[in-house]
Amino acid sequence: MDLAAQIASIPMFEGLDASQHANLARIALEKEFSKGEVIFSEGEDAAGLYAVSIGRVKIYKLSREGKEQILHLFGPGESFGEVPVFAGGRFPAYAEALEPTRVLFFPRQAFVDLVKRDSSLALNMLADLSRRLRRFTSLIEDLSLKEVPGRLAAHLLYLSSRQGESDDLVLDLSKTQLASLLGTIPETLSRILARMAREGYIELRNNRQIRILDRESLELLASGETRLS
Amino acid sequence: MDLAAQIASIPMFEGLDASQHANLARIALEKEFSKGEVIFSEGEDAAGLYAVSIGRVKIYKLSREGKEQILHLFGPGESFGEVPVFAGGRFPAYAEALEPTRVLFFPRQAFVDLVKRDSSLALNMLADLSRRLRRFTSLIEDLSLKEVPGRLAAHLLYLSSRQGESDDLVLDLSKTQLASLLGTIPETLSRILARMAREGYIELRNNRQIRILDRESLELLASGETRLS
DNA sequence: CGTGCGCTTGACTTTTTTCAATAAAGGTGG
DNA sequence: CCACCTTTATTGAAAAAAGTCAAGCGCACG
Repeated sequence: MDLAAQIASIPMFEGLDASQHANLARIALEKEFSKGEVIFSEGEDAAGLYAVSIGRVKIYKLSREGKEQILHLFGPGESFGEVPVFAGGRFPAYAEALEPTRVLFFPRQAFVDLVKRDSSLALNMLADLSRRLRRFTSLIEDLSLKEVPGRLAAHLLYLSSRQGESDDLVLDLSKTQLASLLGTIPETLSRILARMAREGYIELRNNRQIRILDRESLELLASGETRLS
Repeated sequence: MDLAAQIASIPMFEGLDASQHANLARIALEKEFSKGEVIFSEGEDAAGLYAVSIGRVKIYKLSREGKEQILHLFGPGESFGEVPVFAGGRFPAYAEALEPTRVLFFPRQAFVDLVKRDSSLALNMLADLSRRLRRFTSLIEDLSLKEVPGRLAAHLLYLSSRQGESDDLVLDLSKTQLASLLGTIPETLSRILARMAREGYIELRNNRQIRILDRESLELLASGETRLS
């Protein structure tokens, strides 16, 4: 697939005409990262924004002691690194490839110029950032208002909804990474999965596969109406 | 102050010309809320966005048991309720007046039309949402990577920076509200303030006034390099 | 085939919350 | 301006949740 075609397939760039796709293609650079490679670091000067072509990228924060909080996971068609492009300054977090990944890079000034000239692109970006704010709102809610079993239950149900409402889930992250996404540590996650299994809510099939046995109870947990004995 | 002048003084609308301010003034409605009054509720259909003229507004989430997490505090010149305007759907949180408050309300469709026609307004909005994402990033970081003493220390230093780097701080929130902002409960906040005072980091002058005695130690706490004995 | 990393589990500590009682503050109407 | 009453703040004791440390297992990958 050539650059312009790749660009046309990115949701953020929907509704632009071919010449604008061509303009974007002219300023875009392709970059490749291998698994575990850092794409940018917190505090780094932001030269532009990124869109995933192939692979997956995690955006995360690190505490001084090395504990990690995942903020986002982005896959093909999703963009990241917009914040400093529009707000100025530096990257507020780290970005790292979770697997071999190819991204498109759009230099800041050229991109801003394009947004200036194209109001539908601007509205796409506004919608994009708004959706991201909404997801952050719900992450903040989860972190401060729910305890880990509730967050985990919500995540399992989310996975199920993304996998066709199936009761057989496949984790797309290691348990360590999942713990980081849920704002906890692997030991705690492990214990809570074991408790959920003991209570008959789920069945641990193997490292990466979980079967939902009692969806209602998970929903009650996720909404905070119940707690895990 | 008339509507157009009020609108011209809102940072989000900087860089627009007088005719655009007039357009905005034409679609804007003034609304008043008394202290404690709810401006909108989570899940409500979003009819437009708001900007504070006078007063203060808190944006917050509620857990099922009634625990509150404050997401934002907005004062004069600041806007809120943008997310559903651009992302569609409903308000993701509650908004409530902290004091007698006057706001401007901009109906959704009319506002979007204006953004479409004016790329500098669009860029202002993009910068605004980006800054908000950055603040959320740091709230998430705090909630999941720091414990309460660190969050409190960071907040005290933030207050100090907002009050001219003075060591004499005036809380602009009740302790209950401050606890909600920090993602904890009043009892815990009270205990940690008492501990900080016992350790000589601060002096509790009265309900709303705190003096910083040991700024360095607070900075170490806030950055997670130290913990409170 | 071995080494390492990720996962699990146990025992323990720390942090935070819960519940309850009291004290202080703030606002209101007399 | 004061007395009253409601709301807010503090403190203690106990419980719960999560994190730390350490050991052991297993699977995966080189």
